[in-house]
Amino acid sequence: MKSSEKRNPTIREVAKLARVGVMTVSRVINDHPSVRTSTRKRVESAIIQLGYKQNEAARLLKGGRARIIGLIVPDLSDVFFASCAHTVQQIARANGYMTLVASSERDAELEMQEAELMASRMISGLLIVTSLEEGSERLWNLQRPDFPIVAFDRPLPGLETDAVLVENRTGAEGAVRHLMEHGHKRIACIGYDANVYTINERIHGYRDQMRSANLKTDITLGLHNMEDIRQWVSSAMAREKRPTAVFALNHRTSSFLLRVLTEKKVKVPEEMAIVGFDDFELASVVNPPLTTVLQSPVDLARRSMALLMDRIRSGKTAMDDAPAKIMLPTRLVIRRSCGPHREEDIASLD
Amino acid sequence: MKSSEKRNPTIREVAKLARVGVMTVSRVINDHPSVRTSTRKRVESAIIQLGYKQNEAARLLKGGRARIIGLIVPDLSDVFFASCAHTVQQIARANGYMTLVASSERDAELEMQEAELMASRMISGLLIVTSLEEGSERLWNLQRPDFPIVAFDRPLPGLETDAVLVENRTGAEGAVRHLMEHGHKRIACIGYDANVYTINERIHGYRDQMRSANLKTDITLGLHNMEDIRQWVSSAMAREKRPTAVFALNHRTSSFLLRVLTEKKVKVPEEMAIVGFDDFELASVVNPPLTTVLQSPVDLARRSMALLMDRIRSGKTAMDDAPAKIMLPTRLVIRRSCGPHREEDIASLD
DNA sequence: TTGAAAGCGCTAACAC
DNA sequence: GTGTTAGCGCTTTCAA
Repeated sequence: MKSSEKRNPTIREVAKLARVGVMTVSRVINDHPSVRTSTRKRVESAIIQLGYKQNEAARLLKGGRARIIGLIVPDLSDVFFASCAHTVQQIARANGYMTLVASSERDAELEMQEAELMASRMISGLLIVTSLEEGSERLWNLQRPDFPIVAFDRPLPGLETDAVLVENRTGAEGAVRHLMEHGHKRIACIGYDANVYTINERIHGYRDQMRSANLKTDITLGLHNMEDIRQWVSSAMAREKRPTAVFALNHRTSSFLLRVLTEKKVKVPEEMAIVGFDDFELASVVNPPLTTVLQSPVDLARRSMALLMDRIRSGKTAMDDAPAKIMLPTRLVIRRSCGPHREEDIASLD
Repeated sequence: MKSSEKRNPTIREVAKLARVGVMTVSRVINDHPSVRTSTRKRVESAIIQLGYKQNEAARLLKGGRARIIGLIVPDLSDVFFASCAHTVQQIARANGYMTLVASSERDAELEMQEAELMASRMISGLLIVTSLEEGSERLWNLQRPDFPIVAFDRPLPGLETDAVLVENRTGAEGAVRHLMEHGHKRIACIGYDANVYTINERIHGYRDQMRSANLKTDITLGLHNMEDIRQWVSSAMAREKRPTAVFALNHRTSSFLLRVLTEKKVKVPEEMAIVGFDDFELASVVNPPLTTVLQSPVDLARRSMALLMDRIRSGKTAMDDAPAKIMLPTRLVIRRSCGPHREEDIASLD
């Protein structure tokens, strides 16, 4: 018995079994209203009996869209984006869609290529965390009335799409304010890549907060690895008016900083307080547990997918309709890296 | 100018422009040998001139396979699998394939559904980290002569597929041996889920190594969160002959354990040594840096993809050919959580 | 409410 | 070497 050789039943076989025309079957499949209930019943049972399944390729060929959504992120191995991808796929599945993913490797050209490839596959919609720093005509050409694009985490430059973003600026302000409330006046801000939307927003937040408190800003970027951070710490600690607190722009920087300070036996938070942007699983495990600005990749993905599925279902993209802009809040997770605090502020360590 | 309305050029238009038949164009596209070079040139320039692109849907309809590979993992938000996914997608792209991903959420039924869905989309091949604990007929039916499946990290129960696995057992043995070399005799082994192939292998390795040294095994599973680990530590430390070292079965367990020991002011490695299975980014950042058994998700993905692409290209699956079994080694990354060591053993901390 | 026929863009099979 | 024809399974007319 070579059941694996059996081809899938076609709409024609269903039609024959139900003794109707193929069109009637097609109508039943796409639940078109004008089919008599009795006919519909007959067709439906024939479908079940034969185990008939729609052939996507044929539908595609006739100009339909594949029940697939695309997801492009800068780096799929990054925990944050991986978490987004996971949620996106879960929701896509729940809606009967599959998920095509791609890493852009933070490269604008690669990102465009992947997006075009996906579009040419007639996917139903695209979710994208862009690495584009400026708009391009190629990007413009992608946006078609029947191809919804939702930007998340970062807006698509020069394109009127739906977007789900995080309150990076407000989050950074809150972090810096927290440090100020602990009496800190010389608060440094460190990180690496500067040309990323989210990081820039955080820097803005830091700057605004410092200025509004009449404090001098102290920003160092380009700290790519632990060695860079070691050097920064050495020189910072040697300064006459050394910083007493650090706002770290991302989770790599904050964890590396903590490690370097431990290495150099600088006590945290007594001699140097830290707030990091981005919470991470081990933030509560390191010593001392890090106070961080939490942004939820799950929420980000959820909201973006909700938007995208809406667009797909309604058939209206941001081109006809007003584009939606959703801003997601951050939350300051207070642990122990910022010094003395009221007990009720302590986050659960589990 | 509404260039976005323009439909893609078809093979017929190319044929007309090149003044040849459609078949010749088709032959050029699929680089069939029997086309005169001069004709080929003409067709090629027509293709470029028109910006012609193959229509996958039409090829699919004719029974071809989509240039897509599928990837199913238990949990896409897990750093290890995310890293695998990233590498898989990179290699797929380099070979002109796109990547369809799905999380099985460690659920056998969901995994089967996703696999069947992917298969029904006529993807070229499937890469899978299975959560299946036993074979099933549905699984059998998936394996067709033209649908290669490669299992990685864990073998597919009851199915003769290619597989790329990690030397979990040997890795665990090495970890335990390392502890023994530091003079430890009472070595505990802790972790959570027990019904996972990889974890079982590690437990086997631990057991074998302990037995061959005539030491008593001391295994505790089901430690799901930090609280469970706290309790385990309390009771373990209270024992008359308390363990002096722990082999942690995965990275969550090892990092949580370290945190609990720090909390309880148990000195690592002086009072308790630790080796964890699975290296992780922050292993060198925690205090003390953890000695771990490193397994490379990148290698795992690379080897699996190499195998899969081979199968796709050759058109021979593990059904006609002998299935390949590749075992990847682990590496013990010696840091500071196992006590005194020779200087040359210290891994770079960066 | 239903059905017949005409393709969607491509390739396999067979002519020339 | 090259061209012609006949579908792949479906949906979109259009007619009944």
